[in-house]
Amino acid sequence: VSAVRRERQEWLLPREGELRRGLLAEVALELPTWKTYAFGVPAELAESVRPGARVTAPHGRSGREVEGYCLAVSEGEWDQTLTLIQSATPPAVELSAPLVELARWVGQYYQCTPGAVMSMLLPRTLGEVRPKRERIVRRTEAPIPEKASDRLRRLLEAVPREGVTLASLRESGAATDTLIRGAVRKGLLAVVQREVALTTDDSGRAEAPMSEEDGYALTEAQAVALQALSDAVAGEAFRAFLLFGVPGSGKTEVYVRAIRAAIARGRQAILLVPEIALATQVVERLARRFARVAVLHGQMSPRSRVEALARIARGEVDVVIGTRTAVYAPCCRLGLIVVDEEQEGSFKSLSSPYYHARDVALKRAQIERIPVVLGSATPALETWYNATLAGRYQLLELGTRVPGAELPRAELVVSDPDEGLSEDAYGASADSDANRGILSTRLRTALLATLKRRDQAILLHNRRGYAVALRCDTCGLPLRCPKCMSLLVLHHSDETVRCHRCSHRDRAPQRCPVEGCGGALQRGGLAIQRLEEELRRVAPDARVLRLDSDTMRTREDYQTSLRAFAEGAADVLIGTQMIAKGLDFPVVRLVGVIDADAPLYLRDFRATEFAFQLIMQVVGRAGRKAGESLAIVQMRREPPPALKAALAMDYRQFADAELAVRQRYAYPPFVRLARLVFADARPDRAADAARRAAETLRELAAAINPAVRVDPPEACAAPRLREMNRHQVLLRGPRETGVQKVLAAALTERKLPAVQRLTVDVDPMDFS
DNA sequence: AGCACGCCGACT
DNA sequence: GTCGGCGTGCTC
Repeated sequence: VSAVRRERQEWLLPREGELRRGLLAEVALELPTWKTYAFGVPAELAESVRPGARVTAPHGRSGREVEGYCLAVSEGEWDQTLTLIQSATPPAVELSAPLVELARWVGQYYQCTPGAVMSMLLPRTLGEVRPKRERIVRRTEAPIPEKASDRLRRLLEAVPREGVTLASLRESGAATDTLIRGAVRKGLLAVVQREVALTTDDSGRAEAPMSEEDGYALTEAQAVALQALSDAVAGEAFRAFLLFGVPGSGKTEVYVRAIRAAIARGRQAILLVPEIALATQVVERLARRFARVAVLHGQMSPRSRVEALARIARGEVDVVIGTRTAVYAPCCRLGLIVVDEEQEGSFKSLSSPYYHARDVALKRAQIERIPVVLGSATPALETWYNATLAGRYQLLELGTRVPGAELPRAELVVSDPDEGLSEDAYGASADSDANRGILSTRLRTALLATLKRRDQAILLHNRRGYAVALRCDTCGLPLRCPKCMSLLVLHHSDETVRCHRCSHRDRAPQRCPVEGCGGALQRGGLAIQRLEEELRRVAPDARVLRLDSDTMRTREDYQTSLRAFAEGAADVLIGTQMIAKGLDFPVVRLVGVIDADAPLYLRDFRATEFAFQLIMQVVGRAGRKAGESLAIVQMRREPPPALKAALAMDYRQFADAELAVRQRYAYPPFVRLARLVFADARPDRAADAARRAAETLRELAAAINPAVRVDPPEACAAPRLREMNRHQVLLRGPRETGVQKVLAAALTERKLPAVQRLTVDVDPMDFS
């Protein structure tokens, strides 16, 4: 500590008002602070301290060494105490000026700490990637001994003068490990380690491979859209487009050719896809249409990530296809960004910074002065508003489906299986009335008719909440409450089973408690199980394939199951939302959606939108190939007008109705929301903090921007996070930056009461 | 985050 | 009197 003090003395101003000159680094420290800090750059580190470099510096009274990232370096003067950066590692990939600007924007817009933005952009693991090493085997000066065995002689002759990699020598079959080791011991061979260059330029081949898709002539609407995008690419200015078209209208083809236009001008493109796209062949099929592609996603190993990023940064890649993180791809000459299925929730980050990749893409396009295309059949209402009423984006519409694909006929059935039933009949096999099962009479009839014609059907059950049951593999019985015999529900968060009827609660058992059974317990969705059972009763001969997140562990599971169904391995595919997205199904003649209005029972202002999107997606699945098909949408209650529009597959009608609702109740896109969650294990702390925070925020809002409103604090649903109590405060303000200004005043100046965990989510999507 | 300061009640 | 709990504030 005294050494640090002494060093500080040297940097203190000798006299009042005197200035010092030198290199200054702006540093984002990995601390929960909303500020960046300035440090001096010692001459010997001047090379390493670049934007994106990881640095350490003494910080705080104790002079403790803390880690952080360099954001910017400047030559400057200072008139205050300054400490020096202690150590620095240059960035694994260079952080370009536009990306630094984007990082600053993300920090300000999403109100997270600069350290959090930088560790998302350049995760620590990237710096830990060591270059690959390979071992080279070379002949020594020693001559081949007279008495060398045939095998040894052959090995020595097989090793060329310039050496060969150990791996290829092994592969060639010329030698075993023992033989090589022996030769090394005798001094006949030498093995040296060499660093492999991180990547190799595999290209020169800028020509994209032609595929059969390239032969297709575009429809009139596709051609018009493509022309607009090509012009924008040539214009080299910021433009935003919404490419709006029903499933099957050929959006992908427009993206591909717009990206080609960018490549033809020597530019790179980023194509963002939702997470679910990685589970299907969509990405592979897309990637095959370009010569130099990199795929980026969250589950990559640090090494392959660095390699891909390095190739992108060097301009050896023309197209980056990836999930939300790919919006930060270090492209050196970016010319176009495409966000496919922009309404998808997976573009919203689940951890700080809680950014939305679509919105970051728009900002990046603005910074880089390039066009950005959002594509969707059911745009997020925010996007639709921007493309129509607000006039911020240009709307490009692909009206009809490409020839040969027709929309299915859609019918609404209102049927509530639980109506009039007591709760304890819920799990029992009560099927007395015609409409008492999960399947309405109408859906049941249609299903049987479909099966009779030997056609395939899909049934989608919109599982409500997270209720999950446990069932014994051996005896097949579900776990029941020992006190009241109703079904027990598994709570993943704390591994307990709870009875929602009598509040009995216990640790989740590992084995079946039934006397003399002790079988393994299987987890499964309650709703899907009920549906499966009912199908067995209604159509005992039908081959049923179940697809939900409980049965599908990996991407491969998902793909093989879908392929099997496509090849006719089952008659009925049942599952959750999972099956609404992704792959094209071949000839499916009947689609049934059960509990299509389930989201409406959650308290979330986007509920109608989610329900609409689900219905549109799943109904769209049915009619992709020529021929008659039917969609039956089952709801519990008479739907609101906006949802009725889903039956007609009429997005505009939905948008008009829903926008009116959003405006009336002051919800996005008419306001900007920010959600603060105060979490604390100590009793009353979270509630207390939320109440005091709401007061403080209200005072700040009154001073800064009276248009910003602070909702009264609310307790959050089931405390899942390590049994912490959670309370939220919701801010709503004008679409401009009012909300962020109030938040910044509160956070930067630390005006909010301390809790164990505070999360700040601007434009929240999740309210649980 | 970590560390210091300052304010309170409980004790050798 | 002083030790230690906890709440608050600051770090270039």
